[in-house]
Amino acid sequence: MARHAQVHVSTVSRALSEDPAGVGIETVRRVRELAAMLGYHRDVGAAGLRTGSSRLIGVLVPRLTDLVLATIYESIDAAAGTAGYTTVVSNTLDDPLRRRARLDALLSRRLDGVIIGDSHVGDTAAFELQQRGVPYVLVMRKLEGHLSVTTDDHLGGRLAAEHLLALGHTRVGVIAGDLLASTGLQRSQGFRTAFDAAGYPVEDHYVVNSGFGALAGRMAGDQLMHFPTPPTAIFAVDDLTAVGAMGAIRAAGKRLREDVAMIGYNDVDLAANLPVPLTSVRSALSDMGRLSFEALQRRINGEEAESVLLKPVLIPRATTVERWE
Amino acid sequence: MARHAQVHVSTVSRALSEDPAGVGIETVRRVRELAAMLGYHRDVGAAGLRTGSSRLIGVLVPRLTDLVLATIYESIDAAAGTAGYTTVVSNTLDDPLRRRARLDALLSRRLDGVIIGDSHVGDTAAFELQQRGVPYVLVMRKLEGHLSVTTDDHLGGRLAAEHLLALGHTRVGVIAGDLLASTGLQRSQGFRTAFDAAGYPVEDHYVVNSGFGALAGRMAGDQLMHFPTPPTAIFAVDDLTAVGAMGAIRAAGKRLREDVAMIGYNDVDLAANLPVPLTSVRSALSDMGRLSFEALQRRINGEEAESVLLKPVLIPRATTVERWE
DNA sequence: TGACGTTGTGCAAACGTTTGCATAACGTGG
DNA sequence: CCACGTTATGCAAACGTTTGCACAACGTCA
Repeated sequence: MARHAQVHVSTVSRALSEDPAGVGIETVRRVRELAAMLGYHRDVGAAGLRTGSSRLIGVLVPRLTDLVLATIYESIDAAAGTAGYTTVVSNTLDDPLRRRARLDALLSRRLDGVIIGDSHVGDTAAFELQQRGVPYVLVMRKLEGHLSVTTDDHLGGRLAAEHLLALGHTRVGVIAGDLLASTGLQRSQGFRTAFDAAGYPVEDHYVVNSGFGALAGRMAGDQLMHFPTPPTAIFAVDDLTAVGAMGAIRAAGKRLREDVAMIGYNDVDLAANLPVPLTSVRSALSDMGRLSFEALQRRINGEEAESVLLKPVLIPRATTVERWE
Repeated sequence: MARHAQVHVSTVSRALSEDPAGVGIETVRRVRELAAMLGYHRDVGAAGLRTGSSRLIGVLVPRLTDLVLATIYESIDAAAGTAGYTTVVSNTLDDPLRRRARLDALLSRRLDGVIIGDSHVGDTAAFELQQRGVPYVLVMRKLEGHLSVTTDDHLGGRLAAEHLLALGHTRVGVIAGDLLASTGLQRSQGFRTAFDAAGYPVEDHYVVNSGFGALAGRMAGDQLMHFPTPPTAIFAVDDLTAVGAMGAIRAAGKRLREDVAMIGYNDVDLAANLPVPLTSVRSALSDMGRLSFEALQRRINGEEAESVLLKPVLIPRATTVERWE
C-alpha cells in the first residue's frame, strides 16, 4: 500500500492512471515519484477484479519447439505487450486431454481473449469459447465459420507446383504433414491441383502423410526414395520436414537439386542458412501473429473483425535452382 | 457466482477446495456436480488476492525461437502445470530496455517466483528479485552467487576437445557464441583447456565470437575457412550455429568430416536428423527445465535448495566419425 | 456579499475469493 | 434429561484496486 507512504488514500489510483484527470498536477508528480522510489506496482490482478478485465490473453499452440509456432507466438506477444496485455501460452501437444486441462486453467484466469494456433478438424475449443462468450481468433490454421488470420495455403501449394513445373518436373512427391490441420491439407491440395491442371497428376502413393518435424520428414522421404521410380522433386509442407527429407535424399545416394529438387514451406530463418539453402514458400509468420492479435483486440472491444488471408511468396534457393536471389 | 445457483454461500469455497474437511459429504458432491454443469471455475486472481499467492511463475528467456530455450521452457511449463502453476514467459531479446519493461509487467502480476534463462554478466534482474524478496532460480546460464540449474559447460567443452584429439585433430577452430553468456564462455574455455593440456593450444584468432543462431554460425564459419590454413575441425557452442558453419564449409568447397569435422552443442532434436547428422554434446535440456522448476518450488515453500550441475554427454555422429551408434 | 462553478480530495461500495470464529443441529453418555 | 462433543453451515473481514458521488476550498461574477 503506497498510500501509507505519504498521506492520501486512493487518489493514488487516479494519479497512477493513464489519464490522471481531476487530480492536482502536483499530487500526480509526487505520487508517481514515490511509486518509482518504492518500486511499487499496481496489482493488475486486484484491478482486474474491479474492472472485470484481466489484461491477459491466452495463446494455444501445438508446441513451442516448433519454430513456426514459436515465431508466431513471439510476434503475438510483442504486439500484446505494447498494447498492455500479458500473454499466457499453452502447449497442447495436440493432445485432447492435455488441452482440456490447459483450457480450464486458462479460463480460471478470466482471460480477456484467446488466440488458437492449434485448431484441428473436430476440435471443440473454438466452439466452447464461442459458447462461453470469450473472444477468440484462430491463427495459422483455419476452421470453417470462425474468425481467423491465415495465409492462403492453397495458393502456396500452387506456387510450389508452378515453380517445379517451370523447371520441367513431372514426377513429384508430396510430404503432406498432418491432414487434420488445415495447413497440411490445403497446401498439398493446392499443389496437386496445379499438377492436375498441367496434365501430370500426382499419384496417391506419391503423397505421404507424415506429421511435422525433421524425423517425420526423414521417414517420409525414405519412403519416397525407395520407390522403383523415385520422384525428381519433393514438396514438403513444412521446412523442418523438408530438412528431414533432405537427409533421405542424401542417404539414397542422390544429389539435392541435380537428382531431386526440394521445396519447403514457411521460410523459417533456418531455411536460408542451411548448408544447402532451401527453396521455400514464405508465409508472413510475424504479420500473422500481429494481425491475429489486432483482430482479437477488436473483438474484445466489441468491434467487428474480418478474417484475413495473407498471400504467400515463393523464395527460390539452391534446392531447386542453381543461381538465385 | 455459483452460490446463487443453489442455496448456500461460501461453503462452496470449501466444497471445491482440494481437502473439503468439515463439509457434508453430500454437499460436496452436489456443489461439485453443479459447478461442472455450469462450467464454473474459481477465479484464481481473486483467490490470489486473499491468499497472497498468484500461482503464477514467470520465465525469462532471450528468445523463444531459439530451439534450446523453447525446449527448456516447454519442460518448465509441463512441470509447473502439473503442480498447479501457470507460467508466463517473456522474450527479452537480450535487450535491457525490453527486459526492464517485461520484468515490471511481471512484477505487477505478483508472481510467486521467476525462472531466469537469459542471465548475462552485468545483468541486474537476479539482484533485483533478490532484493524484492521474490524467489527465483537461474537456468541454463549461471551467475556467481545465485541459485542455478545448469549443465557443466566446462566439462562439455572438454568432452568435445577430447573427442577431436582422439581423432587426431591438432589445428581446430572454435565458434564461441556470446561470451557474455556463461554457456558460450565456459564451453570454449573447457575446450581450450583440453587442447592446451594436450600440447596443441588453440590460437586466439581461431576462436571467433559470433552470437547464436544459424546466420551467426555461417559468418563465423566463413571467417575460419578463409584462413590460409583453415582448421581441420570446428567446435560450435550451439547446434544451430554449427548448422550455419556447415554451410560455410560447404561453400569453401570442403567436405564435412573428411576435410573439416564439426561438433555442435545441446543435441537439439534437429541435430540427429540433419542431412549429415551432427555430432553434438548433449545437455539434458528437459531435465534442466524440470529441475529448475522444482528448485523454485522449494524456494517458494521456504525450503532450502541447492544449485544443480548436470553432466553432459558427447553423441558422436557423421560430422566427426564414419560409423556411429 | 452571496450564489455558483471549478478543482482537488475523500468515502465507500464492489469485484470473488478464503478462513477464523460463531452458531445451529444432532447424538450420546452419564 | 441435561450437558457436552461433534459435525455442518453461516458470518464477516480482508486482500488491492476502481469509480460514482459527496464535499471542501477557492475564485469569480453579478
